[in-house]
Amino acid sequence: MTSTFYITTAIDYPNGAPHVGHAYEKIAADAIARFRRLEGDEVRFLTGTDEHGLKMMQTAQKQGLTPFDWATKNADRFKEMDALLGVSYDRFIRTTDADHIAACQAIWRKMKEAGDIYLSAYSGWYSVRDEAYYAEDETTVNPDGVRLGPQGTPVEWTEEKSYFFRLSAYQQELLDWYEAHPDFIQPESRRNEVLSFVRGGLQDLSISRTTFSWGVPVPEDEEHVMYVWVDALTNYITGCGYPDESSDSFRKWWPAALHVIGKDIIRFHAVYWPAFLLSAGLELPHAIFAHGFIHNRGEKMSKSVGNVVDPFDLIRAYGVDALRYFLLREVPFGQDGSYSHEAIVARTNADLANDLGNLAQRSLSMIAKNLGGALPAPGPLSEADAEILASADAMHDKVREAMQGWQLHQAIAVIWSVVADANRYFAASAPWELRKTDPERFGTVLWITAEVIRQVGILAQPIIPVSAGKLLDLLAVPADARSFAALGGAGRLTPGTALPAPVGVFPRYVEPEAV
RNA sequence: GGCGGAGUAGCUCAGUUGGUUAGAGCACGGGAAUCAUAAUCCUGGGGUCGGGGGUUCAAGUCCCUCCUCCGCUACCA
Repeated sequence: MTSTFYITTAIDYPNGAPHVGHAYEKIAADAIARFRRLEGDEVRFLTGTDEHGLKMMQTAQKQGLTPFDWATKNADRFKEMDALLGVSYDRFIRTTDADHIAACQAIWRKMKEAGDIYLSAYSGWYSVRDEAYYAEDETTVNPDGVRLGPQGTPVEWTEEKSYFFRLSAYQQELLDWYEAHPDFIQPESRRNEVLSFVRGGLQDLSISRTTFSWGVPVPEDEEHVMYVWVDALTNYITGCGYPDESSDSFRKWWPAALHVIGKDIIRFHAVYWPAFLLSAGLELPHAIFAHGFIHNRGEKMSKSVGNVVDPFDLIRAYGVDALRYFLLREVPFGQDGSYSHEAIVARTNADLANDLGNLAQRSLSMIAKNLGGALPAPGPLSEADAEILASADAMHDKVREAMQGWQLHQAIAVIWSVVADANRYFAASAPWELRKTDPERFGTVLWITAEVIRQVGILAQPIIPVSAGKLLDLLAVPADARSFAALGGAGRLTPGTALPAPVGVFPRYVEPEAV
């Protein structure tokens, strides 16, 4: 029985080139998507860009481009990054897509029909840079007489008509929902934050603007465009067929299984979005997971500090899989993590090149050199053989358990602890001596080792898809025997199978010659 | 100010409902091996578990208090 699994990333604001934070979120979501596919689920994976708003318009102007052309230019960069990272999305949605415009207007109408949208006026100190209003006492006047917002950006007094969403009406309903669905917001610490925020009372939300036109027109009132919330969040349902709620696609995929987002936008996803959906009479997603940020040597990355890391550079320097492995293994999913050159080199050399890569190389080259490249047949299993095989067979359940709570780093730790066991097993078995003294034991140890590597390779596919694939190639595992269904006893390596000549799959990172 | 989280080996962290000499990985020292991507294996050193007080036969694990850091949130004279 297969089930469906609809996963989304946040959509990125393409007002510039992607940075490593964007890459991190895609990699994590991709690993989860791949994991579920290999588990046998039918998966839909959505990512994309959020292209409207004043800032896009202004930057485009400076570039002498239309907002759409500017957005396209950057969206292409994001797609390029996704391609290099191996992000296996099913659709790259852009909020300028025609079906998305229609979806936004449809959900708007639903919320309006529900009596949750009303016209009022908004006034206050507005910061163009922050795209936010501030209360007077949040602002300060600097020595030059310029009034600044709390972020230090200039603000100006602005009054505009705005449509409001009756968020205040949903406080209790949301609290009830959180209560009934303890896993709705994760990790736990974010859930607590959201709970305390909602308990503190909700104010109605301004959801339209008249000060700029680069956005989705409000139905029946084209003076307004929708403000970011309705526009951006709605992408998750556009991406599976909304507004046609009776379509096969929508019925199949909605509600989403998981929204993967950054911790900075938890409120929009855990408060506003469910309220919109309740208002529109739609089901709520099953879970929202807020990941942390990647810091540069412990320092927050920011343009002004100039320590923003370019994902394209990282891919060039270390390779996609090393980058993916490092971020997913080293950063506990849900917490902030730190990136540094030393850390990625140390981690990937130790785990990938030394532990797994070298194990594969030493065992497979023994098969190549001594057994003519044909997989040996195992004889009677010793206690040590049975033990390491049992550890390998037990990985799937443990990995699945870790993934239940989206604990990617734990899942990886499970796999690599078996790799460490396999190295101990291999050294203790000393096949380089058995070769001369006991050919049957020699073959058994090599078969066992190869079988462990097979299962490691299969389970590592979501994390390091390219190199895990190469590893399985070296074991001549056919394409249709690489899903998790082939783990354990179901897919044992067949003795006698001819293996290709072994090649290194995980190169060590060696520092370029210092000049 | 309120709420929440964190402070354990040089670094990153695990430590179940309190119970034998506090663990792992990486790093470092010593040894073994030489099949392998100078990779692997064994072994050692190293921690007053943020400070102080308390409960208990027994506390990293519970209570109080203080210090530091982080997140969310609210703001006064």
